[in-house]
Amino acid sequence: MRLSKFHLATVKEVPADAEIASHRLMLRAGMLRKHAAGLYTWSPLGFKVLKKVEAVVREEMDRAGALELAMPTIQPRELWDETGRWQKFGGQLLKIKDRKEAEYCYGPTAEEVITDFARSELKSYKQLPVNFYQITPKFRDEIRPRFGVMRAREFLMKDAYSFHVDEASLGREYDNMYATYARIFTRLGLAFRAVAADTGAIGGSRSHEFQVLADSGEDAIAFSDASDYAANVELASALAPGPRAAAREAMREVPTPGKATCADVAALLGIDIRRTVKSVCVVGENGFVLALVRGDHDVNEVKLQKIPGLAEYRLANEQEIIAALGAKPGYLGPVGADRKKVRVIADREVAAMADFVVGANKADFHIAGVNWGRDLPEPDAVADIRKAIEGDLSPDGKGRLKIARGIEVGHVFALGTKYSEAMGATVLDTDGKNRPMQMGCYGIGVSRIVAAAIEQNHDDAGIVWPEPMAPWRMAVCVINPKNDAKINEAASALYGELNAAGIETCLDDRGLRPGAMFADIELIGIPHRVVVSERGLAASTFEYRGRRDAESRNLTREELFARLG
RNA sequence: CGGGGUGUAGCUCAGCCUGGUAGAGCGCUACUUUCGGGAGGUAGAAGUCGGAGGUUCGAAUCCUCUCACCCCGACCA
Repeated sequence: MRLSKFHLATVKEVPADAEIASHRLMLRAGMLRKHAAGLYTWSPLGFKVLKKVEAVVREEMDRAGALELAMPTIQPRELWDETGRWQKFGGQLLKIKDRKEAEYCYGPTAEEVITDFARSELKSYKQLPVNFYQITPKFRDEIRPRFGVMRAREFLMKDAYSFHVDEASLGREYDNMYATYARIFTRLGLAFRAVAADTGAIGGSRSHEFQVLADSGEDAIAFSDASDYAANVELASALAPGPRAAAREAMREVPTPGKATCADVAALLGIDIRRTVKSVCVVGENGFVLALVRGDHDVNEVKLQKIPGLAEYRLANEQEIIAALGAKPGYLGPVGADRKKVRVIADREVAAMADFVVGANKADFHIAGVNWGRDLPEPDAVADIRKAIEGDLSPDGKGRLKIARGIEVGHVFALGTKYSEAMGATVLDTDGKNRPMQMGCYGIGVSRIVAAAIEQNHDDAGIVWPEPMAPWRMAVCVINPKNDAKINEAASALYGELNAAGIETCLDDRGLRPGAMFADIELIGIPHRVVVSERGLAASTFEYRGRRDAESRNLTREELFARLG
């Protein structure tokens, strides 16, 4: 591509609210143009990159044996009613009506449609296993779109759905997809980690996320420093605590005026915060619940939701708290609570504590030396309800947990029969019996990968593309093309030869001043650059510089081609 | 949905408090001098000041309503 014929639209200034590097750089490089919250046009430059990512995903999916198809982006309500997700999916589902007032949604995912397709196409175990995929726009009406295409409302996603006669077959395809994803992200040149994940709204039994590691990531992931254990913090557990120690202290009330946090109370009493207990009040389906975690821990909402009766809990408001416990937040605790009205759920760590400190349910007082069984009844339930933190013992007993941040770019789920049962997608097995197909689903956020790659690969000058997704691998820059036809010819010739050699190259023949030209080429992240000028021409060398190099070097034509291999 | 903020030229913003009929930088057009790290000069095009209503002799500016966008929170592949 000759850049004089290309729509390269770099800009110097960018809105102050573009907060993260990828969003800022995509705007500066002119890859994106926003029309409304979470809705973007990909410019020719941005689209080129998006297509590169898409191509890698497609190649690897095809290689893995999946079959590409295309489903409609607009989906009828009837299918979503069959699985109950018309209601359950919530506000993220964009609902629309046609002229006849019939209801549809813009597809945020396609389990319903593919299952509808599968139940009419697949009748026999002999047609299985099969894995269908598509790479199409999806729409989720995000509560808060942000960070450019990182969390857009319309985005490009590869979604794949596999069908199996039994769980063993599903397990094999799950492993196949897991390996395929690892290959895709490796090929794209990204530093990533596969982590065990919560199955969330999609449902299912087994699930892994593929996280691109980046400090700006919205997800926290926990991994062991001594084993391959890795999980989203939503799911990550610490090793279960040992048995409870014996009580040694007497229970006593202590004044703690104005000390409403565990950290303040611990400091006042001169004790380790790990001897305090934090009380969190929520309201579940069956009423008021007091959830207890150690003072230095936080409640994990996802884990708490898994407790029976708390699937749709919310935080209690102050009136409800005062009605249930008789005190305001900051001085709450389980001691003396009316257990008919208040269900006490203790984190495993809390259940294993002795001689601990809790709020007294009385303003400005706490109770120290508290012990389960002696001073209050045992918890109504004990479960792992806390967030794992850095330094926790890994649940496999090997090493300690570290916490890193990541950007979720892929997710694999073993769905089981959740959708096939709801929608009656069955096949005849070898015994001639109808049985619901086992399903897996496998998503990759194609547009998000572009942003994630920039988060991981940029510097002060701009984007530093991994080669597989760069819009061009090489840029040939011409200095003062107007002054000297020979320079122009030499540059054109080199440009033609590089492309002929399979090295995708752009020619910067826009006639810009060198400074502006170099700044643009660096901003848009081209991995390799050659400058053609009077100087080099005289010496029969080309001035080469890699995007990450500090300085240029003069190479002969042979050296240059050898380097790009 | 709760709290906060912003809408003025293609872009980034100033002007608003204290009302007098709109500015800067970048970009764009023409000419010119430049020409190896975002050049300089000259001339120029370009804005119903998000929308509606109100107050006023007069509204970008004050008031009311409304729409859009952004931030924090709750929520989320």
